[in-house]
Amino acid sequence: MENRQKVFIEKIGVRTEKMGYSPLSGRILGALLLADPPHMTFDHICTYLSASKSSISNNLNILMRDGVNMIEYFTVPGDRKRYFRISLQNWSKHLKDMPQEFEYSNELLSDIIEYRTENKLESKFTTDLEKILSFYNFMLERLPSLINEWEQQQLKK
Amino acid sequence: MENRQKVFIEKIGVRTEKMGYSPLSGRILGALLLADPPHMTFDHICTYLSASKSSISNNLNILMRDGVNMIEYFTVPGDRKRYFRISLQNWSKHLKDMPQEFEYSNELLSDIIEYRTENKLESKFTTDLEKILSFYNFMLERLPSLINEWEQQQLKK
DNA sequence: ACTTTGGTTCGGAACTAACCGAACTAAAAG
DNA sequence: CTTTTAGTTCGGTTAGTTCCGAACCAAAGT
Repeated sequence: MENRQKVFIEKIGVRTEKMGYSPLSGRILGALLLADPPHMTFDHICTYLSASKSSISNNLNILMRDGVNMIEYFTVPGDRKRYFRISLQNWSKHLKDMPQEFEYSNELLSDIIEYRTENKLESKFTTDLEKILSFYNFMLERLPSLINEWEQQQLKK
Repeated sequence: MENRQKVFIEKIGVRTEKMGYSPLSGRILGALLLADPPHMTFDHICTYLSASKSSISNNLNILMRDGVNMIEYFTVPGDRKRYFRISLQNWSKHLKDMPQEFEYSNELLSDIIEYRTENKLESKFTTDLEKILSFYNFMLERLPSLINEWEQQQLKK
């Protein structure tokens, strides 16, 4: 493997690891992002990343799991191989689902505040938490329309 | 420790772990979020979470590290103990620094696109990536003013 | 029917991270 | 100067993860 690619892929990998994936998963994503054409066979990935079939198999499946869907595969008639590629559709969807992320933090923080209020705990601190919550809520309220705005802008092009 | 709190704290912990902290760090944050008054001594945390002094020490220090600053401590004259609490100030700041997060993904994606263009790799895929990048850029552009808007709204209250 | 191909599953080795107890340090109290 | 208190550092254990090779399976080719 060429060196510039290698460095790149590791860089992508590091970023991906922070999203909670294994190093190899990250490298797979990296490889697919740099690939030309932008898809690779199972075998190709193995040799390209010099990783074992088992590891590749496991990590591909993780990346294709429900709720992850970072990659997908397609087949061509008269060819048994699978061709794996980044699922850009799901990537965009993931971005658009970003508010969902806020929703979780939001819920938890609400619960904490509720707990503190119910149990009459120190209220200055609770008030401060409420301020943070209000920020989450603000974002949660605004993000969808912001995303929508972007979509409209795209359509016009 | 009371049971409702325990469940709660674990729940907070799980969420925090996803941000890349250890379980114990998460539990410390949880404990401090529920505490009344909203601060605890070193010893208090140890017994409350039934964890060792060493672990607590390490994790407190991690949570106080530069670039993290999730918690802070204060002291009272004539008392050698430290009182630890959530640093709400830094928490808010962290939120406002959210665009920074986008910046990193953005940069990496730009690099990938640049690589693909330079090396004349399949351009349909590259174009699709550019679309995603444009979303990142859009967010990066809009988030600051959105955050600013919220701040103005807060001041008026 | 036998082989080849594409991929999965299983069991274990190597590594990593979290946590603990014990020994230690620094500073205040007596 | 001795003791106590508050917290840190060190070394080892345990738990969990990642990855590999080998065995395996299912479908297609011969």
